[in-house]
Amino acid sequence: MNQTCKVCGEPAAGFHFGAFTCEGCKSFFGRSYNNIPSISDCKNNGECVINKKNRTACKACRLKKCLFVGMSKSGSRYGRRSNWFKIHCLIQEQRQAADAAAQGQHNHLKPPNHMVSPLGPPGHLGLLGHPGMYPPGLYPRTKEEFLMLGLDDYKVHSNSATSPSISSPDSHNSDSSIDMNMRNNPLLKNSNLNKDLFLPLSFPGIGSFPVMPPPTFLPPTMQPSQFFGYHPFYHPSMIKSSELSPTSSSSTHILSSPLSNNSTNISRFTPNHSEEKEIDSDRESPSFNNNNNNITNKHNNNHIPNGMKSAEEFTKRFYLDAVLKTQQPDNGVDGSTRNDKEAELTSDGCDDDEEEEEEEEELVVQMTPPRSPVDTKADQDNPIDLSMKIRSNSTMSSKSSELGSVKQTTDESDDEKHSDNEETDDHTTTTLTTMIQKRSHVDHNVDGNGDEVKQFESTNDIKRMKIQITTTPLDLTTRV
Amino acid sequence: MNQTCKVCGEPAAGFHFGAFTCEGCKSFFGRSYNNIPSISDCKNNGECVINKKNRTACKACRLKKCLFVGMSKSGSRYGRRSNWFKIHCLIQEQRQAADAAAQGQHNHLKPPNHMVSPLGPPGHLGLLGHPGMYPPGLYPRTKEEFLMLGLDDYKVHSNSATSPSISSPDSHNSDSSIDMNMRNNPLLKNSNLNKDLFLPLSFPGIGSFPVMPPPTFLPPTMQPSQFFGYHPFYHPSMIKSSELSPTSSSSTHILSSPLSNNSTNISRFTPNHSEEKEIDSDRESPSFNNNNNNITNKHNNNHIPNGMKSAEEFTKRFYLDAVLKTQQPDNGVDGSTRNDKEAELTSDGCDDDEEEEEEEEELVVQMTPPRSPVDTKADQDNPIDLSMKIRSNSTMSSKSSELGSVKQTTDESDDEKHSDNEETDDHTTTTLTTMIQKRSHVDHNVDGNGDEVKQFESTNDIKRMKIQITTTPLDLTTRV
DNA sequence: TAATCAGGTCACGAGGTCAG
DNA sequence: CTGACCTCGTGACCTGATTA
Ligand SMILES: [Zn+2]
Ligand SMILES: [Zn+2]
Ligand SMILES: [Zn+2]
Ligand SMILES: [Zn+2]
Repeated sequence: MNQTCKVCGEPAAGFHFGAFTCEGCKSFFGRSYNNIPSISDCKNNGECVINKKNRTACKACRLKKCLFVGMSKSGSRYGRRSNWFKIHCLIQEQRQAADAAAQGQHNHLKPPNHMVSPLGPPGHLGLLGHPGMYPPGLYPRTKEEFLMLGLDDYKVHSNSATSPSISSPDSHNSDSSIDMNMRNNPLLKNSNLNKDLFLPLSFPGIGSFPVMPPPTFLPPTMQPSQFFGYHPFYHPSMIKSSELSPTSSSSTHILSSPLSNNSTNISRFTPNHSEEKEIDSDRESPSFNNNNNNITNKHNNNHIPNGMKSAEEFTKRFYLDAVLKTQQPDNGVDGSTRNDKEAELTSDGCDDDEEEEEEEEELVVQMTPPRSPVDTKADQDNPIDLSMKIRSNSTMSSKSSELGSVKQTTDESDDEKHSDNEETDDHTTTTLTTMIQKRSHVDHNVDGNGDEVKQFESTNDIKRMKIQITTTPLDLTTRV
Repeated sequence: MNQTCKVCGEPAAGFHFGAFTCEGCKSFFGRSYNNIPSISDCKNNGECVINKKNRTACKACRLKKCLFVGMSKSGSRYGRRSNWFKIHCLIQEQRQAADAAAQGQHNHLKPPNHMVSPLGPPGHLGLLGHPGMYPPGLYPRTKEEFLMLGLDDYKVHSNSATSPSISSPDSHNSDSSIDMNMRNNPLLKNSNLNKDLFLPLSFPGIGSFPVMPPPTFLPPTMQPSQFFGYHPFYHPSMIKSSELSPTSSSSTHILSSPLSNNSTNISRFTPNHSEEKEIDSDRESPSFNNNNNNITNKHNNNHIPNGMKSAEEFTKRFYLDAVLKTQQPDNGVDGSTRNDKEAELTSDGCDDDEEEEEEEEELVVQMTPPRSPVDTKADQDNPIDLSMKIRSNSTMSSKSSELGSVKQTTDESDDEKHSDNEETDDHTTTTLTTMIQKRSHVDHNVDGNGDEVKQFESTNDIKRMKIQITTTPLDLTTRV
């Protein structure tokens, strides 16, 4: 999926610090977050619109927007993303598309519903924009924007559950105007979160329910706390957030519980680790909290319990399939195919190949079924899941400690601090431990050979290319 | 790569404010742009020729030329240039060289297209190209565009689109054609490589995926438009430009050469999402040299164990190598020069390289792939892409997807801001002001277009394309 | 093993400086 | 004013850790 940088609109390089961003905004946030004081005030009354071209013009506004879209040092997570996350993204896209389509026609129809959630997914969607407004071509930004973060979806769902849509609706994007003004707090304004997220299109199967788990189904993992990270408002820095709050209030009810909690409660959180904790505590009320650290997992489960079961059944794959179907006309039933695919997927691993596919082969995707809430483990399906990140440390003493220390070490004192404090926290959650270990090394096997072939990896991935150097290495440096 | 100042012809110090310029012209523009009114009118009716010697004689004409070659406060870009950009530059050089050689003979072939840049090294030209040529919004600016260019080469093969030539940097030249003609394109010529490159099929592993799929290879579904992403020319926005340009018809061939593209399109590009490719200038500062290497990294391997076989191989690096080879003596043509450069380059860096060369070590280079916009339609095709990022490096495919759309969006605001101030200033020179204004408009326009894009979105990589075709298996990989 | 991302590295260019 | 030089933020790419 393509995502656009929620801050500047450039194509996103990935999900960084809680939001889809480009490399530049990622680096900027990383550099700036720890040294906010160094940023000079906006000369334009804080109203600068941030886009690709002018993103370097006003640091204050760029940072503001980063926060606005939910970036947080504490919100990050490592590792590969779950398919759930991806699915959400897809769904969003669809919705957006649908909305867009619809809107063109019906603009008026739903206008209200969609709101951007200020909070919630704030980042995402809200920010992005909204699709609907514009005629197709016109639109300010693209789809991506709409895509939301995966998180959003989740969030949304949960929130609205039924509700409305997510997203986007309108917001225009940034560029243009608006958006960003934080002052105005678009967020607030837009506030509608609604999204229907889940059912953007109606899925055949899904429709009713479960497929996309209603908020309730959402992975347990989602914790309110998690959100915090994501959303700027919560962020301390965002002082203003308070301002926002009013809206937030409204939002809250919207949101289903977790979110609401977050939103409401959290006006801001401090960066410190405390965030996490605090949050946790807050948000969750005691009940959840078990986990500490991982914010994510943990309790989430708690929340979600029921659904999950069923939910599990409905695996991600399932959802995907449904989604796909919707997309594709051709395909008929899903089910059958799916199975096959799945088998493959799992197996495949490697190969991907796509070729084979000839017909409908399907690739299977493997997904871990959503876990029941209970589980703890958490998995991170959640988009939001911050998993490990040790930061929380919580758990694991051992590893965590290391990791945490290491990683974090640098930066920000803030975080670090948190950790320290947090450490104490650890107690609580045991779960983490498991995670850690894995790190085994991996690797190295082969290299030499090279051959492995994975052939292609899918290429997709390939970020890196190997090249043989036959001879002259090339110098790519410009200058020289 | 050496570049000459597009304004005065002196060796360029780098890419400043959207064009390769010397330190003097950089500083001049920086000082003058904000204070245009202060510049006195030309005493020579605005016809002064700007060169190294007389550049300080007429500020009005110097500034005019700066604007003409695409300089803009908003056109500047920060940070390191992508490898794609660099590659693109190399390719262009080759072509140029080739062209130069060839032209004498072949002029007739594509006469119109090629223009030589008066200034110097045409190469860049593209950049230079003078704006005049283009209708306002046309310029390609963004990185992506450049990337495309790079890609173009690849594409070129297959397609033919050509673009108009850009132009020469200098004003006067404008017409000439130069370019790069891709026709000549050494690369192509060399064909072997070319083919391979282009023809994905040919590659062993990759086969199916073309690195860059030649147009021909593209899935039926692919629409021309889709390609846009890859090549600037292809890009919708570009298209327009083509229209604009007389040459456009011929465009096809133009495309082939990256250069041409550049020249034409790019007057300057903004940093937008992709990168741009610039050419390097030569300045040498002591510092530079060293690094290059990075590129080479070792590790990267991890990911890519196998070998090149895979798509990976075909990475930017791959292309570069290919290019180099062509250049190299062995290959024939241009080579000689190249080698030198390369040697130098490499040497700096690391060292290691040199020796190794012999065999093949593999270097891995990471590059963010330019994206191409895919068509939406693609959707159909596409399976769903779940990948998060865009980057796909690997194959070209990735590129395809978004670029288009995204790319263009950009800007405005920057300009806007700048423009705002500036515009007001205008009084003095009307002409200048006009120029400035025009640009701004252009930008805007472009953006608008760009945004739409969605169509393209699809992103798919080649892989995906396949997949889609087959049916829909889903690809859960990130995209690269 | 593959995919992702926090962080780090350092190529680059905008700006500032100041002798000429 | 000019432009060689310096400083410093930016962002493309790399590295290693983490998760699926
Ligand atoms: Zn950004
Ligand atoms: Zn500002
Ligand atoms: Zn000059
Ligand atoms: Zn004059």
